[in-house]
Amino acid sequence: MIKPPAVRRAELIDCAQALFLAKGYERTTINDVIAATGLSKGAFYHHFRAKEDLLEAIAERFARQALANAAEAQNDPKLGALHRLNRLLAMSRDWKADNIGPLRAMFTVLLRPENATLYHRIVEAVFRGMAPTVAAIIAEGEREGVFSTPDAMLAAEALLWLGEGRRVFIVEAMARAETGDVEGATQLIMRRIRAEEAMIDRVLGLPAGAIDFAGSEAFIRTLVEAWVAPGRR
Amino acid sequence: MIKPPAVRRAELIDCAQALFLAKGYERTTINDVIAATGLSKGAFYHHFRAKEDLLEAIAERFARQALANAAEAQNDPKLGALHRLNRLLAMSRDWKADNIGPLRAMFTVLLRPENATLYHRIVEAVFRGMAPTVAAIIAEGEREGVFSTPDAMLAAEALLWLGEGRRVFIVEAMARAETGDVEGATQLIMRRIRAEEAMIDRVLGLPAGAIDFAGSEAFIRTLVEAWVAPGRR
DNA sequence: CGTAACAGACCGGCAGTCGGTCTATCAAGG
DNA sequence: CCTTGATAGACCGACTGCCGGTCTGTTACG
Repeated sequence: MIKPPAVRRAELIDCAQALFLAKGYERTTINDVIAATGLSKGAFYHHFRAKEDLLEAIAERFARQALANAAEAQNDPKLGALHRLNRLLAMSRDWKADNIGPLRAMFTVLLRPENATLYHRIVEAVFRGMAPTVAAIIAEGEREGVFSTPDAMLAAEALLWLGEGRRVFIVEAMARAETGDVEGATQLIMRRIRAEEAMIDRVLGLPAGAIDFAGSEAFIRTLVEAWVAPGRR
Repeated sequence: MIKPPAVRRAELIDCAQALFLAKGYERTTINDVIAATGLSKGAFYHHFRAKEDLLEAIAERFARQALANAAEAQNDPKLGALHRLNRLLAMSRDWKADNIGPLRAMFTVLLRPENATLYHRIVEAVFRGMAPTVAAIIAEGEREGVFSTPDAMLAAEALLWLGEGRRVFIVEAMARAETGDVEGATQLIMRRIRAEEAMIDRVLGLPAGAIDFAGSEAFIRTLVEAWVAPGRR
């Protein structure tokens, strides 16, 4: 019955995350969580000081995963900054493609209004973790003379924020895709992403087309198809 | 005792806002609100369907004020788009200067972690209201051949988002100002705003220096001084 | 006299507490 | 090497105070 604290903590976080996503943070009770784990109230409050600690823990875990993912792109400092930045974007893109199923489940739920709190926590945690990494790449690019920005940190924030602002489009595109209009959805996303790329090119002082968020149009189309038909694989 | 619904509603919203800012949304109870207004539970639930409605109402009111402010800058379509955009920014700036006292009180409280929910609601509501207005100006600028952006709406979002991202800097600058380093705080903010201006210039395809967020450095310094010495006037 | 504004007792349910139990670990004594 | 006793910390679950929301009135206005 008794397990080491780290394991129990992870169990509780897992269960809580599933429940928060299913029912929303506010509407999930501690009793739900402990019922799902089979633990007692006392056990829960032995590992967490309050319900809110669960939010913190979940957000932190997300940020760690995102950061670990990003760190791999950082690990080869021989590459140029532009190459590394594009590689970072490519990795994030490929990761999305590989995890499209869980991501879909997660986001359709996370974007519901009742999960705004959880969502913002996660976004903020990821932001805090990623911004310095991206800013470092940009700053190095400036040292290389490849990038030229008014302010590296600001540019990094802008780049990250685009992903955040994109979610409104994704929602609309997916709604369209689900009516069968895969092509329309793909075009909607492509137009948005191309605009984002152009904006970042300008912000970083790059020639048009240097930044590659999207990969190919075919890739995006595949993503949309995978999203809309999750059972298929 | 009995008052017209609009008045009572406003009273309740006023009280709730004050309490939310003082104690945070979660920690303010309906009983607190009705105690402050001298009304009963029944009266409250006669005017609002739920506690959450108060958040909605407060955010909406903020957004309306911001929008009303912005609309004035719109009302002269004879002016060029760049002029109108700069005027919009100038108005927002002057409004801040005129209301520095209440704004200070509001923001020092709104940025505390326990008010994240309220804060995000307000930001979102203002965003939704302002983005189309700004986008319209930008789109017109493109028609005039003055601006050139990958996407007007995206550019508008970027412009608005900068204000949101700025808050971290404001917090740091104000902390510095309160230690007596008004000059350092001013410089911190100026550097950030100049960088923002440069970014927007690039995003809108303008020559450097076309956009004017800050006004003069002296103006910013005055703002910082007014912030740090709120009693003075 | 009907309708809308208001009153306030009441309810179910929630987060968090508290006294207590159980178990793993380990040290000292046999 | 085994037993025993003690300590820490993992775990238990009844309990409490309070909060959001409801419901049955009561009052004032048109």
